[in-house]
Amino acid sequence: MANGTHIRIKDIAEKAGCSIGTVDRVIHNRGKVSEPVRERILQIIKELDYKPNVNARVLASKHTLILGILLPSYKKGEYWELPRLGIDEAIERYNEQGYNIEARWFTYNSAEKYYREGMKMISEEIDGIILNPATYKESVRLVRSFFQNNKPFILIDSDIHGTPSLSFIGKDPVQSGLTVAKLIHQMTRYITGRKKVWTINLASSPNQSYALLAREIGFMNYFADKQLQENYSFRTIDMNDAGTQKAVDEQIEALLGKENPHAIYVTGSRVYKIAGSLKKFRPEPKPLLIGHDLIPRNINCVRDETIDFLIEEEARRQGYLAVESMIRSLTYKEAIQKKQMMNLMIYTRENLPL
Amino acid sequence: MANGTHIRIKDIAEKAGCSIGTVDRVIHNRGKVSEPVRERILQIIKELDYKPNVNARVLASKHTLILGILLPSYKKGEYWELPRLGIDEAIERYNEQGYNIEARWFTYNSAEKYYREGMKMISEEIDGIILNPATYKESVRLVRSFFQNNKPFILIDSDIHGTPSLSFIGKDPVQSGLTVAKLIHQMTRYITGRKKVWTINLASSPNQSYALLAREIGFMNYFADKQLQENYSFRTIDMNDAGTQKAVDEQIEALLGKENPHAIYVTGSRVYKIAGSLKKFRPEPKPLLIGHDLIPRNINCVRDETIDFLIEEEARRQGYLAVESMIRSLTYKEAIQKKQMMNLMIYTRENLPL
DNA sequence: ACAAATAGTGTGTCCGCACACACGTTTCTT
DNA sequence: AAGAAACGTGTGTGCGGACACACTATTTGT
Repeated sequence: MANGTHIRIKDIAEKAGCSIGTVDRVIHNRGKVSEPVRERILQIIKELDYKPNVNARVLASKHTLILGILLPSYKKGEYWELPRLGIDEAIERYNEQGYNIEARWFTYNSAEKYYREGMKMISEEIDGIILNPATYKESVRLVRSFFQNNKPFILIDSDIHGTPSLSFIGKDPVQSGLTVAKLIHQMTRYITGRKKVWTINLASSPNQSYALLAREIGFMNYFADKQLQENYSFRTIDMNDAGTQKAVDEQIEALLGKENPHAIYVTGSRVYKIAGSLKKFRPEPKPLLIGHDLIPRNINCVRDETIDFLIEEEARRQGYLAVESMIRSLTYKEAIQKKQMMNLMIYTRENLPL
Repeated sequence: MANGTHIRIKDIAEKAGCSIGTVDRVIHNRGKVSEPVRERILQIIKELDYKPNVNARVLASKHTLILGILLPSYKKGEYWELPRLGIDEAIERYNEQGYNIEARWFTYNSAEKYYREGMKMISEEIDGIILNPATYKESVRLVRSFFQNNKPFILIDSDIHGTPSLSFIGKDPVQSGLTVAKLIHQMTRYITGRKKVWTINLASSPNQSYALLAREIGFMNYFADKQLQENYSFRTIDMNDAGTQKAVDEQIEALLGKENPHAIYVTGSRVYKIAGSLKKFRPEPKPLLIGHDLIPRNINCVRDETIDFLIEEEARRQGYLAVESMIRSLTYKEAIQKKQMMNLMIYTRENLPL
């Protein structure tokens, strides 16, 4: 299509008065091009808004892209399975189309392992890294190493502000909290007298705590902004290490002895445990129960209406987009949006997917 | 990758003891192949599960895919702009990647024009059709013609059940109604006495009426299912032809004279008009206002909280997926999912995108 | 019976790009 | 000063498939 809309390497070469080989070298940073020529070619590329033909590129290249993925370990049905599904889907789809993508997985369940596994990736021949930044201190050290070793990386789910990543893909947790607050506010609007609201923090993986806190902040912030504190009585419950259902039950039972809340907000994905307790003790009237993430156990509770609303941040899509962005960046040298914010979805029984 | 996993035309030719030209003819049904050879090649293709390399195929083919798009006409900021944006985005993105996709637009504002424009598409050299089925009768006649003239088509936004389309992309309107009902139910839960709820039908394009009705049915169905009718007093208001804001204002004012509702559900995308009236008359307490679709004027009303919730059915994504599905079907002969149901999104001020 | 049409098959070029390699020119070495 | 290395540039091949064309063997028409 020399006459058409598409510009080819050949067109650039002609315009620059050099051969396609030289243009190729510039595009791939293979060096061995004199500075003035290089500049001119880059200029022309920009001017003509050259976009390489992906099909030709993939067809000609026999290189296998290796992605390093650093995420928390998980059991089936837990939150981190969702991003993983998205990642797998993206890789499969691109490979189907003739690409050669390969994933190397690194998982952790502690801050130390997080750092250790992260450092491993540097020595391996990995083209790009997708990670969830667990703890702040370790993340800073890791990111520094990635940067110095010229490994591009993408953060998903939580951000580390100001980091030299290709992109951050996720959502502002404060906004999540605000949204939940709005729902609770609206639904308790016609209650006369003081409305009793519980906030329960039920942490699971080591890095969640930050997100949970940020959500709580957003949640509080809503009521503060609207000067509604007087109409509400808030109680925050930290159950960070209450692993078993029984332990949760006991705490909930004790609390229900004191008061029956109108609404309960669980800041993490383990709402189903609270739902389990409520099913046992059946307080009347049933408190409104809101939590996060579309994991199977939560979905079941939404189905039977023990959980009223779930907020979700497109966890699966986060994984998909991370892979896609990395591929586009690596093979296309395309600039990636620095922040890709997910939609905040509100789910209830009537609009569950499937 | 003769030794790799991927099978090429060449591999098939070798196994069949013929040339790649012959294999090519079989694959493309270009004829001029003896029956026994043809059979053998088909057999081998199946046996080896041959999947053409998409990149090579797109690269070599200079064919331009022409898509016919049949949608209601619209003004800027109206609902149908959203699917259009998705369609444009998909085409642009695929063209960027080396495809040659071209869209031919056909629009209508009446049932007659809908049919007329639809029939036009048959005589033009269009490879595939994307349409929103406006009215039932005309749709049936159109679909019949598409079928007989071997034009594949995809339905978006509303379905015509049992139609021989490649795919339907959209959402069940009944479910939308259910979801709205759930929201209203929850938010009026603590009101003592009978809760007054209005349902307003404000139709815009000729074909919307079906969807609006289905939403209303879903809405009613929720309350019927839960046997809540006694707690509510419902009022349905049809404003199908009230075009101007002033006409709407007058009707709303008259109604507000009779009663102040607790909640108002507008079944279409023109909630902003009702919001406009409410802003003028400021009934106290402010009724809960819920409607559909993330169009700019509605978004503004959500921002200033005159609209409390918007339900949206990923209108933009519908357009995107329609194009993508059509391309995949036409160029890869890939089977497309018969029904692609969108997520039902609930938006409120705190979780608006952007 | 012989030219013309046709069915059946193989070959070659091109799509846009990646990458190995060849080649000519400087600039270092020692 | 002559060879080696480094630099800068151009050429050629191949990725897998689409499609035009060439060619042969057979059938058809008159």
